[in-house]
Amino acid sequence: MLERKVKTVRALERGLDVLIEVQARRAVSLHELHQALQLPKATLLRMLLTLGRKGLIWQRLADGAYLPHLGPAARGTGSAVEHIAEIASPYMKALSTKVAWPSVLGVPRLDHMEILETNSPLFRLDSAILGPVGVKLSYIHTATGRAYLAACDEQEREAIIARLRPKDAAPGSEDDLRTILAETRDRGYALREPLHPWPDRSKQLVLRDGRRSMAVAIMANGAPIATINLTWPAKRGTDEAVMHRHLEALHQTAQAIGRAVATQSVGAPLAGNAV
Amino acid sequence: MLERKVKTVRALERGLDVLIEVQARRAVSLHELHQALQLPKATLLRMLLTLGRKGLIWQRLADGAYLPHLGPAARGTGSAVEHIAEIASPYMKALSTKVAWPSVLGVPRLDHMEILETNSPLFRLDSAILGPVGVKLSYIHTATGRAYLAACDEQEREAIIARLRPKDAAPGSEDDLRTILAETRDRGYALREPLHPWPDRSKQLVLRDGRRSMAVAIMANGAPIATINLTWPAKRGTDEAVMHRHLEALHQTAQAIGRAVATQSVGAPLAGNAV
DNA sequence: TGGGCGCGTTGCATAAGGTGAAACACGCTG
DNA sequence: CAGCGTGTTTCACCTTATGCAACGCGCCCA
Repeated sequence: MLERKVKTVRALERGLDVLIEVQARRAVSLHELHQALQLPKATLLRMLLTLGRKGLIWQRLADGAYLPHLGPAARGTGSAVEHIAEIASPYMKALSTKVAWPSVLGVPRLDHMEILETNSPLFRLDSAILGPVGVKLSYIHTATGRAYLAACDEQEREAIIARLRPKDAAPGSEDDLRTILAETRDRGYALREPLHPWPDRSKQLVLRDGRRSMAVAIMANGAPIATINLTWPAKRGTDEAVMHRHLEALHQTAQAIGRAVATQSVGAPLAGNAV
Repeated sequence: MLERKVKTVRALERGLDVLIEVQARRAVSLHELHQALQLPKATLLRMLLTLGRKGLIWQRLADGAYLPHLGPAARGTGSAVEHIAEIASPYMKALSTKVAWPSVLGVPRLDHMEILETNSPLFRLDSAILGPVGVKLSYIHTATGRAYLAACDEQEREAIIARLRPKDAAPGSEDDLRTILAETRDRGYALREPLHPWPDRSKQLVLRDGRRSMAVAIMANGAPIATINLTWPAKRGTDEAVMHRHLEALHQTAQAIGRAVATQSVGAPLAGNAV
């Protein structure tokens, strides 16, 4: 592979440097690439666009970071799990054009839900800022967490609840939680309300941020693998109107993502209008 | 990932097409790429050189085919096994400059050794043509096969012998085989000689092709993973001289490949003078 | 509140360098 | 030996990659 007498293609060479750099760091901003590779940002931008078009990298909505596309490679640890953000991203972008409020994509962890992606940067409103990627959400006090708990199978739910149960849990409080989840299941979507007494991560923050939120689970092959929510300021009393206006879009988005994950098909929505 | 207002980099775009094409087909010739992508061969050549320099593809000595570099990806089925050819290739190239005769890299299969790579195309001589990639070699009648049988552990050896044993095996013939292998082990390298009575794939061909051959096992982490041989015309009676002149180079090459495989370091020999 | 800074984005003039036709080299086949 | 198919090299043209410069925007700090 060391043929002489023939020049290399500089544009390709530098483009590959970018690809390799993106793959090396798992997520990287334009500026980081700029100072790592010493290339003008304008040039990088066009290279990144090209790499993206070829499906080798994708850009996270949440923070604009560039991430490598995980080929059929990552069979190791829950391939699909790591793909979810990539698959969901374009659907969430589409959703942002139909609904006036931002969404968050969350996946379950041991004792919390973790934010993998959000379209909130696409909204101009200051109030739209939701937590960045990596933020941990309470299973108990957020719509996102409740949507997952309500959708997962009994065994998993019991395990999670057991992890969160305070030593001094008030009698009957656990039954309250189960009731809330049962209602959520019946209703088909999750809310922050009603309140629940157990302490859990940043409970106070959630209760005071003056927002309302609804969430649904993303199902793939019969099991919930993630959740997607919608958050809006609690100012108006027209909550019911807001909710029912957007609930269907949210559901459809969740279903579309679930189908895409199950099919492992990435990028499909780029072509046609997904959702 | 669908930014507008910015053009894509054509050179990168087309280069990536080449990369993707090489990855899609597992091995591809220049001509195939030419008619698949409709690009001039001159252009392809420079792109392939660039991709190779970046470690994304490599060129097999045996047939000049371009193969994708298997990143940390292929953890699935014996990653190292599939890497061997790629890792060994540069060492075999180096060997071809030191020794006047071609070599073959073989790996064990159920009932035969398979050729993964050969440097024979680097030799001008017509007589140098060894089998192409994929050819199946007898465990019993080739130096390559005997080198592996002699080096592998007893359990594996028994299993292979059991597979090859003819129903009407002459009494004592199996003992003869074991004696041959024991001698091979003591000697440190394998030969085609002495003959052995069992029939096995293309036995007659091997016996009549007027060549001599010696082989050694490539060891990684204490176990043989492949073999490398040296083949030359049997014309001269100076066989002993030929052998002893090149035996050390063959051994060193085998050791270097074994070390490289164990370290999973690809491409190292490209820089310095390996072996 | 407003000014400044950091980061991403866009436009554009310039020449760097990607491109492919053509010619060459080589082996294989008929 | 001629002719074909394949890989390789060369080179002059002009597409196109490039990076400077300017802009927009959000964020931080005074």
